Amino acid sequence: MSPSESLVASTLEAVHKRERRKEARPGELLDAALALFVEKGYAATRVEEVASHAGVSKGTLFLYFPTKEDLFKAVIRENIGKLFPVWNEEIKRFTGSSGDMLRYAMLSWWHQIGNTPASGIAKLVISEAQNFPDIAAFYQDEVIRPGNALLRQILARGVESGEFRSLALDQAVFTVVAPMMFMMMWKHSIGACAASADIVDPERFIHMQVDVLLHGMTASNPT
Amino acid sequence: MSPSESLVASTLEAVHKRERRKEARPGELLDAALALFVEKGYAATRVEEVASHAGVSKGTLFLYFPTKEDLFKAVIRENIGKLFPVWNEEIKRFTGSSGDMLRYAMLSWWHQIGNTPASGIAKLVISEAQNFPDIAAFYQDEVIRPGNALLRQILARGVESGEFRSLALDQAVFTVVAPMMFMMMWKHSIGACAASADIVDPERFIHMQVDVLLHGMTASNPT
DNA sequence: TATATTACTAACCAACAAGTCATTAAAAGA
DNA sequence: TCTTTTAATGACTTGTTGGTTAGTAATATA
Repeated sequence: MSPSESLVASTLEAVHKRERRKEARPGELLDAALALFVEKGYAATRVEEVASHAGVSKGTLFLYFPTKEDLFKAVIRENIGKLFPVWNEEIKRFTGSSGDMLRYAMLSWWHQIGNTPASGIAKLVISEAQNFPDIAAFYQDEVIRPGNALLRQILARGVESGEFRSLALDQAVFTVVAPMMFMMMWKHSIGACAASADIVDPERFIHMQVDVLLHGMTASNPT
Repeated sequence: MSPSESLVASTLEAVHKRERRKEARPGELLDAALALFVEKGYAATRVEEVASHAGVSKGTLFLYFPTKEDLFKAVIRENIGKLFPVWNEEIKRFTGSSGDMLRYAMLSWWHQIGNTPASGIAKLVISEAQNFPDIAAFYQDEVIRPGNALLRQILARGVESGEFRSLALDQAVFTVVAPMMFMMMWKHSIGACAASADIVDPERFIHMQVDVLLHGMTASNPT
């Protein structure tokens, strides 16, 4: 029994060299935590699992994060989009049509959020909102409201220029947001275990989405 | 101490009459479980809590459901929509335009699913899909595919009649589904703790959604 | 090489929660 | 009224997990 144990140990964890890397630990722990929280949910992931995924012992985790809840909140805070300023700049400089602008924004969102691990944050926040109301509020303040404001600007620009018709902007914003949220949810839940027949190609979906958003599904719109 | 205890007991749980209601228990337990699972998530809700919400002791719960996981699956199975046959009948009889049909379907969905406790099932399944792959598959088979098929019929009808332009139906279906999913997610997560400024009025949102879906946002569509 | 510092570990603990079971009492039948 | 049946209970067991800490070893410094 003793030999077999040591065999397993040496096989699985290689040489098991103990390293001291104070700087790198927090980041690695946050990455591991993000992946696991997104995959299994907050309550269902064990801190020891997070630690071992980060190549560290459980004790070490508590050296950097006083409690599991603190780890969770740190994960959210760390992965929250700080790129709204950049986007705001971009749309200010944008010279094309508002339709192109909308398409650009949605595709840009997909490449910089939807298609990265950060997209898991949305599912995480939604799953855990009721258990962590302050996190929900934080997310609302830091991403939902800025995101809505950004889209609102794009739509308002289109309305002002006469390219879009007059819209109830509060509602219309959600009309644009909904499909993006949907894609993130899908990707990190059902999509992860969907049959090959039911996969959704994100890029194509966005193009179709923008197309419908702009022109509708009706064959020839009567004026 | 003894007197105060009995006082508390009698105050909190009234007379605490022990009742025998074999028929009613499972349903009451499933209702309580649905509410709590949706609110707090599977892992974070204690079976004892479910039991007490159903006015019953923990032991009794295990009398009807052998394990917590069985309870969970029973909740999903119980609340999964069995009304697709009805809807299928309705759309077969429907005589109006395909646009009206789409609007009718979406509003009907809202009144019979979105606005009921059953809407929590979607959030629940999405949150827990990775932990219960068979539940995800079950949900996919029992609601997603039938739902998609239904919408596909509506869209195909419109295309065939010439009311809608030619559409990539696989993608278009998700364009219709996404906002409905979004509303359910919103309602049971961020929406539950959102500031009054950020509330979404579902009925108005659906009307706007259908309007955009049909006619797009562009001011005057060039033919 | 010897010493001091501290990142890191693993064994440990207390709390908690899923699931069990001997006991209790509400009905039904005699 | 007495007996039988069984729905319901709650104290108990057992396994798990967040969090602690005494000790270990990697690095810096002399």
